[in-house]
Amino acid sequence: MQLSLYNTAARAKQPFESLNPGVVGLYCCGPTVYHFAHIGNLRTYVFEDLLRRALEAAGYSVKHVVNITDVGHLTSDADTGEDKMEKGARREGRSVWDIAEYYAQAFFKDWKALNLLEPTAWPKATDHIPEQIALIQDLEKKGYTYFVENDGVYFDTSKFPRYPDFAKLDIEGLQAGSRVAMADKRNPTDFALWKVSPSGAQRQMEWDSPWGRGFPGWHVECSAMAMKLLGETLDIHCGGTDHIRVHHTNEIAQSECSTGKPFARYWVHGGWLLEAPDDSGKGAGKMSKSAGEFVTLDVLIRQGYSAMDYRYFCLTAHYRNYLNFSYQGLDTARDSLRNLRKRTDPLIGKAAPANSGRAREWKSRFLEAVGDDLNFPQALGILNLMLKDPDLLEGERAGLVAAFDKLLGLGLTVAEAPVPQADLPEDLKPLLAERAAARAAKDWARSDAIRDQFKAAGFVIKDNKDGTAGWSAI
RNA sequence: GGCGACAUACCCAAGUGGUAAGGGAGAGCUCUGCAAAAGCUUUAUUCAGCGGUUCGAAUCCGCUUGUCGCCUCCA
Repeated sequence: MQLSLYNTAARAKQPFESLNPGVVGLYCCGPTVYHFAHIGNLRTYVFEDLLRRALEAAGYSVKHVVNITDVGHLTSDADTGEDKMEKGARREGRSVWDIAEYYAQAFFKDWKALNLLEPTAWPKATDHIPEQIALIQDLEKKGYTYFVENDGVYFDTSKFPRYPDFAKLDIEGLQAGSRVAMADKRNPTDFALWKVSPSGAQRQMEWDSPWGRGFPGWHVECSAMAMKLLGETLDIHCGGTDHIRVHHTNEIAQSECSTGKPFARYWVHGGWLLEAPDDSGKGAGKMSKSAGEFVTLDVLIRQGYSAMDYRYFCLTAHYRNYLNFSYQGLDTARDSLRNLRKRTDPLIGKAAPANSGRAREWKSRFLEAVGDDLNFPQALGILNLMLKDPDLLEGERAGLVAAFDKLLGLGLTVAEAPVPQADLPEDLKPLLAERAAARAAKDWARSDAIRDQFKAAGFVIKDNKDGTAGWSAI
């Protein structure tokens, strides 16, 4: 299968080839565990899971790394703003370590519920302080840093002429906008590599370093951990589009100035989940964790949706496009998945080799869509058409569903736990037999009256072919 | 102020130069005592608007309008 990916670095779709044959190093920026992940965060992890599955389908062995950022970062590059971990700890009256552990566990639970494949490694920032210090020292030795007294070590972006290229930054424009906090930085785009704890202020997380007790800057962890686990040049680095401008630009600067080698060969970024506009068409906007109000997977589950409903919802839009979240949209996804399962559930366990020319044709159409920069919306369309193709044998159809689901990850080859049938109130139970008798006697008035009675109690009667009646809650 | 993205049917959404996938919802038909379920059929001469390039444009170019994002932590 041929795989092309949109590479942000080139602003173009490019055929994917790994640096080393058969193996792919994939680094995905993970969560900062100071709060629950919201469904917008999760959309990106779903996209990365689809990428990983596509790579595996293309025959690669994938080394997949997702970091856990458990160090608090300030909310700006200057000394202003609050540390998010410490803020979370204060909010909940617990230690930052407890906070990190609690939200990391919550994150893993969402990960599993969404059927995301387990990464090869989940490195934590706090477990890699020495690696981060070593990287900063290397940059210092090579002359890319400067120290600001009582503040910290900064990366001097003016020493890296290619700095603006990746994000196509307009440095002049940044200065003109004058919305960049300068503090004691030499250039507006300079960023902290190590922050020295302010004298007198006791932080819950701090470490000794050659520059004094403090904590690492908020971009250096990804470079340090990615290069440690995947080598100096990654095949693919992923994240949300918001990371392009600052985080990934800074990662490139510090990594490439240290190694002299390209940091990542393909940069693949997922689009935003937006909150749908209201009825007037206004009010759409990014779902933002730091803004406070957000929807989590748990919130959806409590409202009766499944994690797979949300996964399907993500599958219906291309990963690079904005996706508007609305409950109406989620309802559509749920209904679609339900209808899909009605057709695939009877095929479970019946998979046979899909070797006919017809079957191979469907498979290649499906893989072609996936290989074309992960066009899963189109792949879903192909699945639907395949299920309606009268020229396929049942076993072949089942085999194709199984093959497609390896990419989709919707769990179509596993029977869902049956929905528990709503318990009928005791007083209604005898009426079922009475209605069966009425129907046998063609007493339709009585039969319908009983149905109305059920309806009033909140149940819908469904007549089966064999004369018995089933029911479900309204 | 600077940079950028998007605009396709009632809704969601593919398609990026060769004559509009797919899904949801709705409608009709079949089946059924009636329902439900299921099956079948059906729903854009048209892609925000206006110009241009071309034999040919939803796709390329220009302008206009609208929505959104980034420029500050953020998936």
